[in-house]
This record gives sequence, structure tokens and C-alpha cells, in this order.
Amino acid sequence: MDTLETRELRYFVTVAEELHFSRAADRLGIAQPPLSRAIQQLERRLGVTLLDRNRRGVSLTAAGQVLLDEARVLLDGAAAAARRTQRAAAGSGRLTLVTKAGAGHELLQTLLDAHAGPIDVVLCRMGEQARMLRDGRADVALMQRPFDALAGFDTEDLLTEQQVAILPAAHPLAARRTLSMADIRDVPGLPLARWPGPDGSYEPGPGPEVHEQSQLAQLIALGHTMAVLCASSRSWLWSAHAAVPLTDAWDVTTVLAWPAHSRNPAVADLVRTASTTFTA
Amino acid sequence: MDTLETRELRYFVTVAEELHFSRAADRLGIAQPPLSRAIQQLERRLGVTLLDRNRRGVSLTAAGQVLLDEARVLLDGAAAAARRTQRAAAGSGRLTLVTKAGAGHELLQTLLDAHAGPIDVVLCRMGEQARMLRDGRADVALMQRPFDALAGFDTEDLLTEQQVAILPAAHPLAARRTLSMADIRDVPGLPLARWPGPDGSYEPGPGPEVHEQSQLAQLIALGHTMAVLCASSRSWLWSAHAAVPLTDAWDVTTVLAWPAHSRNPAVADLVRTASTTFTA
DNA sequence: CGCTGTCATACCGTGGCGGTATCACCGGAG
DNA sequence: CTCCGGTGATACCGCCACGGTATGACAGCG
Repeated sequence: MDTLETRELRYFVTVAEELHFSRAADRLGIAQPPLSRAIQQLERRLGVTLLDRNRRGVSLTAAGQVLLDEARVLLDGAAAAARRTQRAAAGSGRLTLVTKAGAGHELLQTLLDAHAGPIDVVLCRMGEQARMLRDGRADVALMQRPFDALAGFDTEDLLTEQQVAILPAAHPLAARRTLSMADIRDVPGLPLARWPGPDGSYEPGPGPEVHEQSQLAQLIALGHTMAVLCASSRSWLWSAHAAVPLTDAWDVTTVLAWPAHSRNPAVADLVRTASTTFTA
Repeated sequence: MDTLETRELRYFVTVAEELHFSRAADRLGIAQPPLSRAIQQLERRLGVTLLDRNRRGVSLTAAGQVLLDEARVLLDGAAAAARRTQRAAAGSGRLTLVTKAGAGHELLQTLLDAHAGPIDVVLCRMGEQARMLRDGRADVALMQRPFDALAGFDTEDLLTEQQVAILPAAHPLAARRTLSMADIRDVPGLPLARWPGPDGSYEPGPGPEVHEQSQLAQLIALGHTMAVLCASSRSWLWSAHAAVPLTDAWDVTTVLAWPAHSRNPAVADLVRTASTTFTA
């Protein structure tokens, strides 16, 4: 009675996105009638109306919206499963770790030194780690709580640290011993840089949009922006930068993250190594 | 090049479980030759050898083991998606919350009072919540950290409490004001009750195996066992029971949990209600 | 009242799935 | 060594289901 076929899910997602059978069929590379039939068959099998075909267009029912969300997750999962299987066949026993370029450099070094097996390290842009874990291109990631979206992952805490404000060295605030969040909010001519959110888009605001550490470093050195980062970011500062501790910012915990259902023995091994290395 | 069909995954999982094509075909209700062909086709499509067909049986390659894990998750996910869609169509806007029978009774009452919409409450046996969330029979669950396996779920902390030892009132230890874990480990004639683990099996040990609060209550009243539970369990104690605070046991946090990718608006609503109710 | 654009229906051909029969291969019993 | 039982692979065939084309039903619109 159930058994959703991935072909049907692919078809349904496309129709739900286009809200138009002909365009969806076009995107799928098939004709419209078989698509209509496939959706009808899916609805009949589930015993649920997924789409309202009114005059003036197609719209999702509540159940259709639920299935759309579920189907997207399933299709992504299927693609990820294929990739993970292929990676497992190719690099037997190798592990791919993904981290933001420049973040937690010493920590990563320590981790790699402590771990016995071979690890491929992939550096990615901010917030890309989750996607790479989810789509099967990586096995584990270094991520930061509370910044990164950790939903759907298992995690092991590695290191908790305070945050610091990174400023142009020439700016008056750079001389302070400590700062509070209130001090750095709305500094004239020195807006906070903006990172992409979980969906890759930016919140509106006055600061420049950045997605790489090097971008940020340059913009700060030029005196165009400032940023709030964890204390270990000091390792990549330039002489034109200054780091001032923040007294009232949230602590940042760097965590090792992996897909919740992963039973990859190499991942388990790395996690064990990490937990003994960093809790001791 | 990818696009794993669920039919193929179903076939592969069965073969991987049986490690025997004919038996697997039998379980699937098809003949052996089409099954062999389907697996070959899957291997060709992925470009990966999933099974070693040696004389003396079939065995999984490393890549095959990876795909087996992934495929199980995907198939479970597909079944869950179907159920969630059907539930969404049937009880429009209703929410199903699952909790252990007897656990966190007052907390649940408070939550239900605070929430506006209709909620179906399902009581289940210990550790069943995760399964019901995963397979789509429930939308949200009350679970306890660190007892329950929360991997793959999003959670919102509701209440943290100390643990207490629940003893037969007649036992000498019941007179104590407080106890430590050392005091109650290896008490002659009063072993700790054992719960099922995440996989439903029991660790070996001297105490009786229990999976329901009522079972436990009776066994304690009879003087056959004792248990360590969170402080709010006091609400269901009998007169034949005594609760003694434990000084050095882990705190227990009751959390609201839901599938990580859920975008069910009713769930989001309940979570918002819960977080304002319990953090204020 | 046609014209256009939508999704549904009718019908048809083909490819893929599943079935049966058989092969190739190996281990074990004699 | 030979035969037998049992394995998975191969060969071949029939049928269903998927996809294509043609057309229908129906609403909006000039």
C-alpha cells in the first residue's frame, strides 16, 4: 500500500515546484500525459489528494506540502546514498573531513595528528559543511555551535571558546582591553560583516556580505568592516588587525559532526579519538 | 548516473540481509533470476561491486555495507513519508505527541494547557518514541536526555531535574535523606531494574527487565528491585514506595523532539509555545 | 463564439520486469 | 573420479506499465 517509488517522488516534486504539469513534464523530459497519470497513480496509491487542480492553476494541498518536504529529503538522501557508496568503493577506509577555510586551524591540526587513519581534508565556504555532509560528499565536518545548523547530525563537542571582535588595528576601539556587544553594535563607519544564513541568503543590514575568511580579513584590514569570531581566529590575523575579547557574547563550541545514522567505522574511530583527545 | 530506485534498494536490502539470492527472492515474492539481474543492474549503474559472490556464499563488500545502512534509512524514510502524508490528509492540523507512559505527567499537562491546537497524545513503552517519530506515526515526542537516543532529531529543552532512587518503602535505605550512586549499586537482594537499550535489547545484569512504568512500580512495591528515575516520577509513587534524592547522579533533561527536517507548522507552533512556557 | 491554454482521457508501441528453463561451477558423498 | 545437490548467472519469452501522440473537456478572454 505504500512503497513510494523514487521516480514518482521526482515527478511529484517537480510538479509541486512548477505548479504546472506541462512545464514540469518539460523539465522532466517527458510528455505531460504520462506525468498526469503518474501523479494520479501516486494519489490513488496513498489514498490522498496531493494537488488541487482548480481552474486558474494547480496548488498544493496540506498533505501535498507534507509530501513535498518529505520527498525532497528522500531524494537528497538517495543521491547522498549513491555518492557515499561510490566513495566507499573508491577510497577504501579513507575519510573526508570538511571544515570552513581558516576556522579552528590548530584544533584541526591536533585532531589530524591524533588520528591514525588517512583523512582527506576539504575546505569549504561558510555554511557549506552541512550540505556536504548531507549530500554524501563528506563523512565528518567541523562545525560551530550555535552558528551552524546541526539538525540531523550527531555531534561531539571539542572545544568551547569566547568570542573576540576583530577590528582594524587603527580603529580607536582596537585599543580597548575588552568590549561588549553594545559597544560594537552600530559603530559609525564600521558595520558588522554579514555571513550567509543556513539557506545561503543574507540578512539585510549595512555590513558587507562575506563568505570566506580571506574576504573578511581584507575588508577588516581596509577598515571597511569588523566581525565577531571565536578566539582561535587570532591565528590568522594580520598585523593590520586587532582582536579584543567580548565580555557578553555567546561562547562558541567547535564540534565534530556526522550524519546521524552513520555507522561508518572510520567515523566512529575518529570520533573516539577526538573525544579522548579533547576531553582529556 | 545515480537515481536509486526504491525497488532496487528493497531488493538489495533483502539480499544483503539473507546473503542468499534464492531465499531473498523467496522473501520478496519473485523468482531468483530477476533478482540477480536487478542487483547486477544496480551495481552497474553505481559502478560499484556491492556483493562478493564467492563459492560458499555471498558476502557484502565495504561499499555494500555502506549502501545497506543508507538503504535501510531511505526505505524507512519512504515508509514514514507515506504515513506522514496520509496523517496530514486525515487529521488536518492535528498533532500527534508521543511520550512514555507515566513520564513527565505534570509537564505534559502544562504543555497541553498552554497549546491552543488539538493534540492526540499517544503513550508508548520506553524507547518507543524514537521509532514512532522516525516511522511517521507521531509528529513530536517527549524524550529524556541522556537516556533516549536523540540522533537525527531536533530538540527543545523543557525541564532539567535531579534523579531520585525509587525504593521499597520498607527497605533500610529508604530512611536515608540522600543517597549516592555508590550506595545503591550492588545492594544485596535489591538489584537495579534494567530498561531496554535503543535497539530494544537488554544489557545483562541481575535486575529484572522492565519496559513499562506500571511493571516497575509493582516490582519495586514487591521489594524485588529499585530504580533511578527523574524527580518528577514522584507523582506516580505508591505508598509502598520511597523516593530518595541522589547526590551524584546525572541530571535528566526532558526535551521536546521532532524529526530534524520537519517543517510541519503545527509542530513549529507547539515548539514555540513550549519554549516560551518553560523558559519563562 | 472561437481561440488559447490547461489538465484529463484514449489509444498504441516498446522496453523493462518477471517467469521458466537451463547453464556453469563448486563442494561433498560414494 | 563421478555423480548429485545447490548456488548464482544466462537465455529466452510474455506481459504489463511507462511513455508518446492525438484528442477531449473546460475555463478565461478578446
